[in-house]
Amino acid sequence: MRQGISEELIERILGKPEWTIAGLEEKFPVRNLPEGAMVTRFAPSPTGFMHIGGLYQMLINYKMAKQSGGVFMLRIEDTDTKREVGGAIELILDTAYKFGLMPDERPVFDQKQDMKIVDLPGSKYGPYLQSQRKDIYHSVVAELLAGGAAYPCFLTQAEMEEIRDKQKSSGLPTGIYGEWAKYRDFTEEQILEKMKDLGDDFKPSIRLYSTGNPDQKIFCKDGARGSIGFPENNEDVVLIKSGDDLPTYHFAHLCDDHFMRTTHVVRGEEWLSSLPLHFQLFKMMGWTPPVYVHTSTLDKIDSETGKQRKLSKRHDTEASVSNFLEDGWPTDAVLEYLLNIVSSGYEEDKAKDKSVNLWNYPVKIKKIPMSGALFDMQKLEWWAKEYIGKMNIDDLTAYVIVWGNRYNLEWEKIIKGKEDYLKAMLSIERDNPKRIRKDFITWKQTLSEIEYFWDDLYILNKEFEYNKNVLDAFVRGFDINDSKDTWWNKIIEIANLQDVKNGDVAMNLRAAITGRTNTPDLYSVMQVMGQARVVKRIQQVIG
RNA sequence: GGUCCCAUCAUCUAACGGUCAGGAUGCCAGAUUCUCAUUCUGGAAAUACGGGUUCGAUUCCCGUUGGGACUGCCA
Repeated sequence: MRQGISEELIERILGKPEWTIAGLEEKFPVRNLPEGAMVTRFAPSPTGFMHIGGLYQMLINYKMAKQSGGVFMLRIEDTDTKREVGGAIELILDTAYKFGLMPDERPVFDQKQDMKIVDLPGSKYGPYLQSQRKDIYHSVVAELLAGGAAYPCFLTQAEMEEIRDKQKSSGLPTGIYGEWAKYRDFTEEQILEKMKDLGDDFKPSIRLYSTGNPDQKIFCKDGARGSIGFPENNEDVVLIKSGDDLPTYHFAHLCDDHFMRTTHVVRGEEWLSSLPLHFQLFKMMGWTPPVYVHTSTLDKIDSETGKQRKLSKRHDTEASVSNFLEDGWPTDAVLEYLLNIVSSGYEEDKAKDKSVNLWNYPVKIKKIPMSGALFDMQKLEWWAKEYIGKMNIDDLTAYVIVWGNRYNLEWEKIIKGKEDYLKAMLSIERDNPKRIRKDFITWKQTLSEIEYFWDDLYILNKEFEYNKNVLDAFVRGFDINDSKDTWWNKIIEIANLQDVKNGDVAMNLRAAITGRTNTPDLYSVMQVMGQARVVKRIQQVIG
């Protein structure tokens, strides 16, 4: 430990601290929750679109809180003002809403206050935006400064780059530690002098005065992986960034998850290597660390290298949640796919027991997979087909309409006043629960699957070689009121008379009325289309 | 380079140290009085490699190889 710096100097650097740590402890008391209740959080940075890996994190945290009778929070990690993207917070909230994973405690936009971001009423451990928590970070760091556990650092960007280059060329670990930490042991007088040189506007960064020894091992517990040994951290990591007064992730995590009383931190594997630092930080404060669980990544095969790698928020736009929404994937199906990755028994248990569903199936910490999973679109499609196949027709119709109105400009015009016709199209081959057709995957694809029913979207098939005699014979005898047997007998009769196969007659009719060679049951299709439309389309083909 | 994580069919995975290594998706074949989709039946398909420990190893240990993450005043 070094000698602490004086109150006056701290005040000059950071301003007067608003709280004492003891005061914060009182302000954010330990939560009064039943035994075993977990307090979890989803803590994204608002840097653009939501990505499928984020949704995965959100699901796990949501479930762990809910299944244990705990609290699920949303905390926005907006400490990197350079990378912040407008609208990102709205998007995060919107995603939570659409997927049914709304956090209990979260920021909201206050319409009465010009859309200012405030805490949701009842959310007592906020603010939930890190940019609004400066006073908390400053209050904690002030005590560290006073106790000598942290110090102001005047290293410039250029100096740090130089240090990194030197370290790299001599094969040393990079970072500011030991002898490289030039300001680590600056006395109060030296600091004062340096500040005088730099001018009063200059804000130094605040670094941890690390006492870790990398020759020693520190064992850190991960809820799923067990105990992991690391060399102790000796880097004087930045706690408060220079210039903008905001904390780094590590320091914000320490203060936030302590004072928000988070019990379980579930986060991506990319955080595993900072685990020893985080344990060190909690230990230094004398605080109990949360239970950490590091989830494996969601991967893809890189099209350039052919190798498996983490799905990237920056490069893989197909992994964007808004893409899934725009394409009309049923949100529950996406979640079921994700749940089955994190709780692998889900699919099997659900098949055996009908009462098992997405919302009541638990996530077990110890069973969270540790190896990276390839994101499998085909399996997702299967979940979607199953999901839509089990929906009742009214819900299905409603979902398709809602999606169409939101994402397909042409749609509203077409559907208006014809909801019953749409419902009839969607109803085809849905009456027998054991034989429900499963070719609907997304709302978008569902619409295109049944396009030919709409007169405006029907496309005459000019490639097909029609047998006009057959078509003519059919139209003459066609009666929409025929039973399926009568209808089929007429087709057989035509086939016999024209000396063609039954299937040929059917295929001629199919091509004529739908423009396609693959459709569901022809009788049902005709029943939905109605007498006039069927006749009109066939006559159009005959010419 | 350093630190750490991971390793069962193509994919997601199951298997108190004793199973013919199980399931699901995908794929292939057959059946289901018109195509497609369903549904049903069947099929091919895996413990990365090498050492230990043990009567016995997918399981425990070590090494190798492979893959991944981190190595930023980004989170």
